[in-house]
Amino acid sequence: MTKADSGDRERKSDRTRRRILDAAADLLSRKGFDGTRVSEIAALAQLRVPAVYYYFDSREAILEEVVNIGDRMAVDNVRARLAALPPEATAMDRICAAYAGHLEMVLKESAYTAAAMRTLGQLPPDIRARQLEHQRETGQLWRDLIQAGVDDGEIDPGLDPRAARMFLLGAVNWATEWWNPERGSLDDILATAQRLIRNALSGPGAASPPGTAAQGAASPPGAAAQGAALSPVFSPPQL
Amino acid sequence: MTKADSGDRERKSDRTRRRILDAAADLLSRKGFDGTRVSEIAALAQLRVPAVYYYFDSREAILEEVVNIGDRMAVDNVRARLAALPPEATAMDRICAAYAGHLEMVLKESAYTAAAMRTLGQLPPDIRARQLEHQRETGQLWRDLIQAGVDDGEIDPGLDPRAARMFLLGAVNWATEWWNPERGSLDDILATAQRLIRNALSGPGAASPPGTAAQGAASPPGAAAQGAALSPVFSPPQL
DNA sequence: GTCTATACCCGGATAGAC
DNA sequence: GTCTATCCGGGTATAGAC
Repeated sequence: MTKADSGDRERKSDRTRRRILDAAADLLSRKGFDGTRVSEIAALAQLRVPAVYYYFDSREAILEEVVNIGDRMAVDNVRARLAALPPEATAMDRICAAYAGHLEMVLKESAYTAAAMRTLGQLPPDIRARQLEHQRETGQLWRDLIQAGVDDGEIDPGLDPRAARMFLLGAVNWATEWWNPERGSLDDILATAQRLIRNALSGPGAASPPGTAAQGAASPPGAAAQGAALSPVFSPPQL
Repeated sequence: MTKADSGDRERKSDRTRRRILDAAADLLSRKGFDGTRVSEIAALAQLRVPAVYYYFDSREAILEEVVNIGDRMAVDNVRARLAALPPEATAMDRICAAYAGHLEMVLKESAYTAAAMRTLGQLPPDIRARQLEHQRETGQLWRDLIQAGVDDGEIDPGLDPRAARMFLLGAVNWATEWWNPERGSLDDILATAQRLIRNALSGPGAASPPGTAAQGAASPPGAAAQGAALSPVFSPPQL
């Protein structure tokens, strides 16, 4: 009961810690790094401030853990969507699935990834440096995905691959600023994003390739197209 | 000499005021709304804090004026680029020129527009409300541009126009996070952005339409394509 | 583990001399 | 117009009881 149940159910202490992180993620995604107050985190987590300091050494420690979890959730969901693709998926199919997986986590109710993406440029140098360290692998994943599309001739050769990759990442990361679940379902916006991304990278003169049945049809809003209807798959943040 | 030279050269007082705004824009674009300190603004403007309060009523008043100027510079440059197009420009040409004009201001050394775009979600409710009021006209401009493309059949009917518009706006607004002038010229990145945007909106099965000579050629990095080489045109912020 | 009370510092803003 | 000096509120963090 003391050590045997480590994999069992979260102990109360862990649940409290998680409540603090959830509250911090929510605030961080809405107010930014400097705008997030420990007192607000505590209030949202139904605690007094000193209780928060029982679990974390400092305000920055809380926020750093939030962004780390947010980054991790994003890349885990990207990998899960890639793994769910059939073997005959093209390089372009994989790129679209990856962006959709990322966007899904940015827009989820769980605000960890939104918080991580929104505070990129506001992090203190030391936190930012450690984050970049962790993201090396993720950066390589994205570069490889795009490069595969280039190698297979599926990507407009007139595009600079790095710039295109970053522009599209910005497009999905910025979606928190304007997307509202009341104006359309998550699946709809994922479908639109994928169509836009496929168009953007394919370039002119690229007719619908095999494995892209949904491309030609002008699916009306309300009907989620293609791979966007995949059930959300992601790993919960590890505490 | 007291009133006759109003249009002449800025008086010293105006120049000092401008130095404060320039400093605030720079800091705001890098540190965000809550991270920008009056003491830092003062230091960057070569002043002590009380001198800053001689020109502005409050910290928020400074920052609000910065974002207003930033928004204004962006839309002014968009309009200037649209006005510079030849009469035979298509709806898609106009859309690309508009995004290029916006992106140009986001990436300019002058940090006003970058500051405005980066702090959208961090503004206090009252400032945000006034900003939205000012932006009504701008929003309509963008909607009209896209709608013209839809009406002319130049835009992929499978795309939701609003979502597409916002995704692409996000792509350009987020460019501050990753673009570095040392890795490529401004004209290059504007050219890449325009190509990506044209691809994204045109959709599959859209061969290069007339008036889009540069589309088919895979211009190597270093050679700015098409309209991107337009000399930067924008109105200076009115003080 | 969680609280009340408090030390401490920092940032916004003002008073008043020059 | 710009300064030195200072006030004040609020935010981080800790001490110590329960």
